[in-house]
Amino acid sequence: MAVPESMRAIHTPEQCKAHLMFIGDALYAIGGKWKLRIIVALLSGNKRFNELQRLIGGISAKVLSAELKELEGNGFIRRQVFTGTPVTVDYELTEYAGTLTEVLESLGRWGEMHRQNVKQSMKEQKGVAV
Amino acid sequence: MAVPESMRAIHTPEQCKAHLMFIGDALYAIGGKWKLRIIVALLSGNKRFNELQRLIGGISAKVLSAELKELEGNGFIRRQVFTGTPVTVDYELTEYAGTLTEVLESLGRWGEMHRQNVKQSMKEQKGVAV
DNA sequence: GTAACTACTAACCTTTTGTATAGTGGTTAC
DNA sequence: GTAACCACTATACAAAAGGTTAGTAGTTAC
Repeated sequence: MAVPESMRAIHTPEQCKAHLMFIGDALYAIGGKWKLRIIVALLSGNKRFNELQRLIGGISAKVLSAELKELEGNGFIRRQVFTGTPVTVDYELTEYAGTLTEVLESLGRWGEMHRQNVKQSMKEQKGVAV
Repeated sequence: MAVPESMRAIHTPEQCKAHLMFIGDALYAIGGKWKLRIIVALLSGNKRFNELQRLIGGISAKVLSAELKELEGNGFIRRQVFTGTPVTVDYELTEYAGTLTEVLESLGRWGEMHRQNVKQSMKEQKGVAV
């Protein structure tokens, strides 16, 4: 048995189908390369367009613009325009984005652990002959 | 303040960059449309290729095959061949896949809540004139 | 004898995603 | 006076992801 019993026990065939459906729903809303990163970037405070682009890194203006519109449409972020010279726009998380706290934390923790693991196995590959 | 303080408080600029990196690492390993679904499908027990394809739904043989190879290469699943007529192959989760329990549970819970929310707002749209 | 099952793979095509470059129109810094 | 910043948008193109169809080689069920 490769997987802990606690993990397997919750999965009758019906629960499995339900779980698959829910995971599918979640991925539909927040899947893709950028949506979660944008939300994480906004956790440390509201940001302007160019600030976001610099902080996230590797995202083009076109894609960032499209993702922000989608996130706004789905109620995860709010767009605020400040009239002035120059006009500035900032993006802030909504309360609904707050429901993602648990997901972001568990995914972040897992990513951290995974990074350690990858680093470790790279060390071992160097030390031991293949 | 749109987001709960508890969520925001952990994010100094450095923590934000680290969190972004970890989320990036996680998405690199288990991002995409299918990887998490395949893992969820295997939680209820080992499955053969065609069983997986039917259970997950909407995935082509080509893509399933490619994803299974990647998941095997990254240590999330194990491929077992049973010689016989016909030869059957089954896939099982490894212990490493077990480290995703928390992620899968929080994502599943969020997806369930999100589905309720979407259903609710669709009801409201029907009831109230636009 | 033909249809369905086993686990895929090859070839080709479409869709999605992303990049690069240039441009808007005005303001500020050197 | 020219370069940089603001927040994008348009256009054109490239790359990645995913879908469709057909086929392998053998076995079982009707």
